[in-house]
Amino acid sequence: MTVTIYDVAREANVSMATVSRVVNGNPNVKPATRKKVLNTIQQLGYRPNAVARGLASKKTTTVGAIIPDISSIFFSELARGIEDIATMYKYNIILSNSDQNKEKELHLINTMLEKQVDGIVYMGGVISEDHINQFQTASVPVVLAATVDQTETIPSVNIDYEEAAYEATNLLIDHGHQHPAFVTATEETEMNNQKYAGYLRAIKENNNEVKEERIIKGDYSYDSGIEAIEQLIALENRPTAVFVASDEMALGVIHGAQDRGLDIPNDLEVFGFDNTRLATMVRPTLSTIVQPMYDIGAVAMRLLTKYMNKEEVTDQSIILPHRMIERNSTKSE
Amino acid sequence: MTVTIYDVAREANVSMATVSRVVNGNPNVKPATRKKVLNTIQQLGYRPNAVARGLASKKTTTVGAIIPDISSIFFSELARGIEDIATMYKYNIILSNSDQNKEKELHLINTMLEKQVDGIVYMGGVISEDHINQFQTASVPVVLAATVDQTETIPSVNIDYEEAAYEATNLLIDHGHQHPAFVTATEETEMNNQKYAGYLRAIKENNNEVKEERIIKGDYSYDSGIEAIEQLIALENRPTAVFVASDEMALGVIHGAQDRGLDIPNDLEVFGFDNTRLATMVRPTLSTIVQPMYDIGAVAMRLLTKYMNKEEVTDQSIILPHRMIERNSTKSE
DNA sequence: TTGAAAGCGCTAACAT
DNA sequence: ATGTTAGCGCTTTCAA
Repeated sequence: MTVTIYDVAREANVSMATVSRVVNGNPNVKPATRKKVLNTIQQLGYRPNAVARGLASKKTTTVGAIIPDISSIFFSELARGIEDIATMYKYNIILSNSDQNKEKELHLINTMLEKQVDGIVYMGGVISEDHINQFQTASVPVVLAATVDQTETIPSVNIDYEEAAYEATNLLIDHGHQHPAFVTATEETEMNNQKYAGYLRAIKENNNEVKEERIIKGDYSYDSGIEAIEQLIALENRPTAVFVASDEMALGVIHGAQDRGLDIPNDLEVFGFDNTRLATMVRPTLSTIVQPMYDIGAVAMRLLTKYMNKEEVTDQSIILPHRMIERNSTKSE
Repeated sequence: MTVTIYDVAREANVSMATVSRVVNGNPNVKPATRKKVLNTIQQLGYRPNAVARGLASKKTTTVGAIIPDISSIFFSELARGIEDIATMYKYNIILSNSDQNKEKELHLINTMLEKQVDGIVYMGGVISEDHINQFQTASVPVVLAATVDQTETIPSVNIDYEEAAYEATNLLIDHGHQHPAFVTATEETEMNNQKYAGYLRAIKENNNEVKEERIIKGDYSYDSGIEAIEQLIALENRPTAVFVASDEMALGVIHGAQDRGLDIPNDLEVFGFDNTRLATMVRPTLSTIVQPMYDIGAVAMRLLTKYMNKEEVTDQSIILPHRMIERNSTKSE
């Protein structure tokens, strides 16, 4: 039924080894025989079986990617970066959603190891001891993308979230807002902690006592941005600037404020985080922190290839540069 | 180094066959031995090798998903539907981006077949003869998702794009606009053709001569929406309503119009297509055609499982229902 | 209920 | 430059 390397060998009057050599581009084949083999491969419509190859060679040229939610505009951009570099290095991606659910995450890691992936790019929230243990049992390299592991055990690619949040908050303070509000998320990930820490640092450096009521926790969704700004507006002393931990929530904040009759940025300045495509798809356009999602994915995958090839790696915790981009949701000087 | 089924068998004093049976949940194992085996699996930290299993059983429990661009808000939603159902049926997904590039598409199909996927969910634009041939050489089932094959050779899941476009155009006509404009895309996919046909049908039924200058072709991007509306506004006789073939372009149209001082919907009514999350993330919120992306992905994957299990399939071309949702970018009665 | 053994299709020494 | 052969780790008859 299906054509195997054996069939090709027989038809071409060579050994399996020779066929294998031409299929794998091994130079130790006489051009004439190579041609002959190539021909009969063509004729028989032979298609190498990657599973058999994987078993024999102990390499599958596929890597696992565990992602919270591929339908998120943030993660899908990351995934694209991963995939492009994977393709460049001839790897395929097994992609699975974890919904940041610990059980699922652990289970997925296991499944991917069963499938003998050559490496894993992991995106998630909390990196627990269990995760690290699971990673250790893997005989393959793992790289975290946009995911911070406070123990620094696992190689990772991130930006400096603390510093970025600090800068954004400071910009708002510089615009004359004594104590900008902060809309963040409930999940206690290290990334969120860092953003929070950066915000706090800026507030405190400004000699402010931290007003807890100006810190609202959402869930990174647009709707939770709307809810957050409504709570903020309801405050006795409503803030005149908000730093929001994601662009999607920031759009919610902007629209929620506009729906209540506020003018952005005159009544309320809004600063986002991520610079997803959403940031320019809103009026006024959103000032935000540029987090290079695509690059994080790409660099993470590139790093993984180095580990998979057992290349020397100088820096296992890569921090990519971020920057602020001021658009129209904040005032210009 | 790595623990194999053989090691487990030896330690547990049973045969490999028995270990295989308990791993695969075969009931023909005495509870006592099952327990014994399970214990030593635990002890040794045995992890079944899915590649070996795949070679022996000729099933990999992984399916291929070929997608134009995972970072698109439209396709990533589809992908999530596919993945969720795949997980439900214990399949993993190999996900690859094609960028609608024919070479890449054909190459990806081949790669996935080499990897011995049990089936393929395909999303793309033009389904050429080459595609169909390629699919035929596959010994595994293929299902198209949000992708129409005019020859109806390959099973598929879609909505009725022609009818949907017709309805949307008609709504605009009913609102008193003699000849709404149409912003579509240049690529000549069957899906686009259907949308175009629906638009034309509505225009013609309204006894209009088709004004070509009111049909603008973009590339489904936000920016091309902006460009499109600028062209339309520049027209001598500018249209007062636009039907746009995707939500993302529709946002561009809305913002482009607003930037030119037009009021939506009073000066210009805008109707979108897809009902991506973007539709509610804009002011005014976007009236649009509800295309159930997630469901299309989910149903496509479900259909694929039926083929993979060799179940009876009654309907190989599934048309899911669509509907219109009127929000604030069009006038209410 | 359990075991023995023959593959699955390929790679990778090793030999020639 | 080419061939031989022993696995890779598992499933699956077939026997017992």
